Amino acid sequence: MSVDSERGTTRAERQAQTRERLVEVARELFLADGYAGTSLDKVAVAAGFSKGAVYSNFSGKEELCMAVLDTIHEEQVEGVVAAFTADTDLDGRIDAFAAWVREKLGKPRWTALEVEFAAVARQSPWVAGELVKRHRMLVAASADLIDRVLADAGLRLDFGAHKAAVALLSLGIGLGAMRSLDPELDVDVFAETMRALLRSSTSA
Amino acid sequence: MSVDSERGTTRAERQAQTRERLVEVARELFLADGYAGTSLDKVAVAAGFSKGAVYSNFSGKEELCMAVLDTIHEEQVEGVVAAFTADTDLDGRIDAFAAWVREKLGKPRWTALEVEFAAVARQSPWVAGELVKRHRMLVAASADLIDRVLADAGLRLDFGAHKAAVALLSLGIGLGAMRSLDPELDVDVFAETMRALLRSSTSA
DNA sequence: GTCTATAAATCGATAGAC
DNA sequence: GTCTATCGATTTATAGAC
Repeated sequence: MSVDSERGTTRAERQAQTRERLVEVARELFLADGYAGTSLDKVAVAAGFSKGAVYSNFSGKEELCMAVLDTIHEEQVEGVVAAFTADTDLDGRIDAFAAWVREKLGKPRWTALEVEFAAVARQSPWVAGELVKRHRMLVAASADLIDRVLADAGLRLDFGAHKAAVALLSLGIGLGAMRSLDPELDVDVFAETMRALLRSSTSA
Repeated sequence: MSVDSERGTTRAERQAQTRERLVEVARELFLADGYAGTSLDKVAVAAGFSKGAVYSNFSGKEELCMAVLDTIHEEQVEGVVAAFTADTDLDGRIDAFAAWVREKLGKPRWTALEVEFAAVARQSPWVAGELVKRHRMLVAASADLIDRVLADAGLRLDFGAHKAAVALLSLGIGLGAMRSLDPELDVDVFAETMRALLRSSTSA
């Protein structure tokens, strides 16, 4: 039995920690400086490793960024679900969701990274395929949630929940991208638009 | 009098033609391959010049891309104004605008370039400042137009025209960015969202 | 698995000839 | 003003030591 396993940390576990740490640091740097503005060397050094460690855990920059986006997407879904399953009525849930969006768009950078990485996809079929998969997953999850929440409230959406999901996700992405450029941009537009959308397109 | 002026083309005119041609070609390449995916050498050669000609007419890659975006923004404003000043009623004008958006988002790439360039802005104060100027101009122009068109129809928007402009521009940008990734994305979402927005938020 | 050293390629930008 | 040639800097990715 090795020293590692006596300590309770196997080699595989230590590598998993390295990978996790790299993703964590990469996330901060990608969000702060963008995809093109972040070199793998910066990531490695900031994480306390060298570039070799990056290439031992990821096939390259693209896969690292995809791993970063996965952690973000996971949190997004968790946050949205949490807001929409709050134990109140529909209005309360919408309030909770609006507050969550407001916070996310406040110091965003997520959408900025997402759309910059989408530009990379144009010259990388692998990135393109993986990103499309994830976006469709996000839209589907949002649509499901919208359906369930409105059904709970006894309402029905005039146009499909899928379209509503696309509209809200697009609005969030566009708003976040503009906001990352212009900090004075009014973020409350999202909540107001969403309310207007629901008001005009739901029926009992 | 030089040969040039006898031909009716002065040196300044020929340089203006070079500049125009460079912007034209750069626009195609930036839209097709993105900002990072397009080198100045490619642009120069595709336009029938060498890199030196690029640097004789622009301070660098950033200024060239800004010139490209200016031609696009100009066309955007023209198109939107044309749709909204069509000689019909409000519904007809909305139809015309929806059709215009549908066409623009059909083979988009504009929003993709815009948001990718916004990522560049994070490390270039000049780009950041110029882009913010232009976006505020676009929002202001849109808001003015919305105000005038609704006033024509005898309607009033519940939340300000400025917010409506931000919402529609953001939605278009986000939708275009997602669409440039996923060609199957349903673009009609824009028109439907806009109609829903107007329906719920206007009063006489 | 991680590090050091280096390869290999790209690209923005500049200098000097014409 | 444009072209040719080149510099200089960056960065992804790899090879080999430990």
